Amino acid sequence: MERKRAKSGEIRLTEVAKLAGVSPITASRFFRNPEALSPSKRERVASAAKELGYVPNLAARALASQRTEVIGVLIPSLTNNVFSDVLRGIYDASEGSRYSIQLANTRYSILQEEKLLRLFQAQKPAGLIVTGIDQTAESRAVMEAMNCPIAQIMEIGPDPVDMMVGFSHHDAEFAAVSHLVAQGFRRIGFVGAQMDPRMQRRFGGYRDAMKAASLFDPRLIVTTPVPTSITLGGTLLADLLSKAPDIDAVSCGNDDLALGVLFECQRRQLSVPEAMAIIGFNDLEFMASAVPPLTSVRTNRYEMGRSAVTMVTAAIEGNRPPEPVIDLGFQLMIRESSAPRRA
Amino acid sequence: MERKRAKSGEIRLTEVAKLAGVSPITASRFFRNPEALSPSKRERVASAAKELGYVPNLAARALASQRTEVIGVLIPSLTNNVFSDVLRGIYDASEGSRYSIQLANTRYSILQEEKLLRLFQAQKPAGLIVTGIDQTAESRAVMEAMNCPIAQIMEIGPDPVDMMVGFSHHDAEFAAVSHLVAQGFRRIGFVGAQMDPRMQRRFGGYRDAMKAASLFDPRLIVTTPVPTSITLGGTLLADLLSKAPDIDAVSCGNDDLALGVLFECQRRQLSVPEAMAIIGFNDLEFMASAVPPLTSVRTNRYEMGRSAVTMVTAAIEGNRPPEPVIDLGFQLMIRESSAPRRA
DNA sequence: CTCGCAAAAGGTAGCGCTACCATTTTCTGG
DNA sequence: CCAGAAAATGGTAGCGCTACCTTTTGCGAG
Repeated sequence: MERKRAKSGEIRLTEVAKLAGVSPITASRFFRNPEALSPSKRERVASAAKELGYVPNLAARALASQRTEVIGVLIPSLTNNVFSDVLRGIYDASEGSRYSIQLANTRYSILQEEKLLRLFQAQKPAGLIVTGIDQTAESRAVMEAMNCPIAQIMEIGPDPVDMMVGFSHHDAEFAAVSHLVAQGFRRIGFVGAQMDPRMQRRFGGYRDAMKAASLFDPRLIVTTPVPTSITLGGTLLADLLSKAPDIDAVSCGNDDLALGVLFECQRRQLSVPEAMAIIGFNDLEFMASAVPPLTSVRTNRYEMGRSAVTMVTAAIEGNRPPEPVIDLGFQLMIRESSAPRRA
Repeated sequence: MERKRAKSGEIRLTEVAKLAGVSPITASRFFRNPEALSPSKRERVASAAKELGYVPNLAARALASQRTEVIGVLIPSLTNNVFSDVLRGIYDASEGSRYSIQLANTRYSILQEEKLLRLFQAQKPAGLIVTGIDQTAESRAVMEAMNCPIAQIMEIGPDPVDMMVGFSHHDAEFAAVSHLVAQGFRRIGFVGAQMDPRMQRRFGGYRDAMKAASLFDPRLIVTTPVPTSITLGGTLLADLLSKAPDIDAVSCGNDDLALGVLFECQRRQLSVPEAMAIIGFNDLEFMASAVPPLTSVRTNRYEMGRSAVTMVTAAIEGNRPPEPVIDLGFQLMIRESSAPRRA
């Protein structure tokens, strides 16, 4: 009795090849590039595989070919609606391709991100999608060592690791606040939570717009590192009103906060927009159906996820997009909550 | 010059072993079960690995050991907040373990689910988490053939494939509607969207509660297969009011619809709860901060994800939980929107 | 001082697939 | 009809790791 480890019991490529009457390598080609076979053999291998219920062993394939068909994705939150839209774009795009997605959650920590990047290294992903442009030097080093196409999403900025698809949070918020100014509002508050890099750049947009209109006043600002929520929007408005009771508008760092602000206004019988204008950021679905409908900045989150996958897969296959940085822009969705102030 | 394929250039286990002055198999053991080594060798291998920056090749490991450390997860939606909470639980629990998560989106299609299950087969996952209990016969066959621990989540029911963690949607909705009845409401409408199996079972709970109180009337019901949204809640309330203008309460199949219903009531100047009581399902965060705060049924979504991973990983390691079916129950969160009807 | 046993370490042989090259077959045009 | 090129197919040798078994080492008992 010879020493042997237990076979897995699964059908192997060799068995398919034998049944089809071809060599294993020909059968292998069938699964990777069917056009390379003559029609008759293609047919034979196909039916043999079907008959035996052959399922390729991905681990063996990855080992032999020295590559995988996995795209790693790092996002900072699974809870935030913003990222679920991005994820949907990513998963939708991946379904049309041969690649599968490996997702990990950094929880807004660049150190966690670094750790996860190193974990991904062991998987030798074919491509990588990371959120934002604020990786640690160590993370950047790991990414560069990974030697695969990488897309940074959600933002655009100088010095991409490889490719980028996003928009300028600064400019979007600048446009939002400028709109409020144009509508006649003067004491425009800002509420922000989480204060991750994107929120901070949005805050920068607010600050610059206010300064440009000579309306900037630090008392108009309330921020907190606490994770964002609708309830928090109410709390922050309460804080803001106690610091600056004379505000006539609030620019909210995101839509959750904006909805919380609206609810707080309702609780205080402050009519929107007569007593208080509100503007949000991202244009989540509820903004349009709130009463009154809330103005927001629409961002192309789904498209961002989709494009990232498309760019990365194209690059893997050698067709790098001509332009490595794509700005998807934004769109100001003007609704009743920022209707012009009556004199 | 001998024929040879290009080496990957990565550090291999053999090199670590050589530097540490041990055999490859000893180095291998170090990474899987460090306690099996004598302290001195353990030390030597650790420092050699560190010095060389060794990253294990997971594909080779999976091939040689005939198993992976991947848990496959199938969920029907990435957009729905309900699933993002479940996912958060899943990812949080997986981080404490050696297992990684492979996520796929069925888009509420049991055929897509079947296809994805077959895809997962090729990965030989160590465990599997699937949503709901309504898989096709074919899907069940694939699951049984996969020969790994499987947890069905979100619901409980008879005949688990393996393990289950969830709660009874029927009983939860039954409790919600019974609460409205007890508060004195009589013409209680139901609005439902998506109408996936869980929504249908909730509808069953509504129907049974209404029948038990002799209040059932098919004109009180509006449902649609359209995916759920906040905006849709408003539309469905409008439909419902046109069919049954005398309703005094609405039980909403989920919280998104409930918020849409609240907004529609605000638009129509119907005061809540005086003119219209509202109850939702899931207790998403905004329910408590809405004006008025909205009654809902709290479900333990995060815990569901967590438990599923815990049960599956325990089972992989041979410690099956004593009870294969866990009912996480629900909790009626009574708020102002269902305050008792004044006579 | 030796034996016996457990713990630690090592040797060998694959896991199932594909890269690389060699060979055979088919196609093309003169 | 044949040379030469192109397309199709096959043989061999790993990819980097671990299962399985054997051998060595350590250590206390007799």
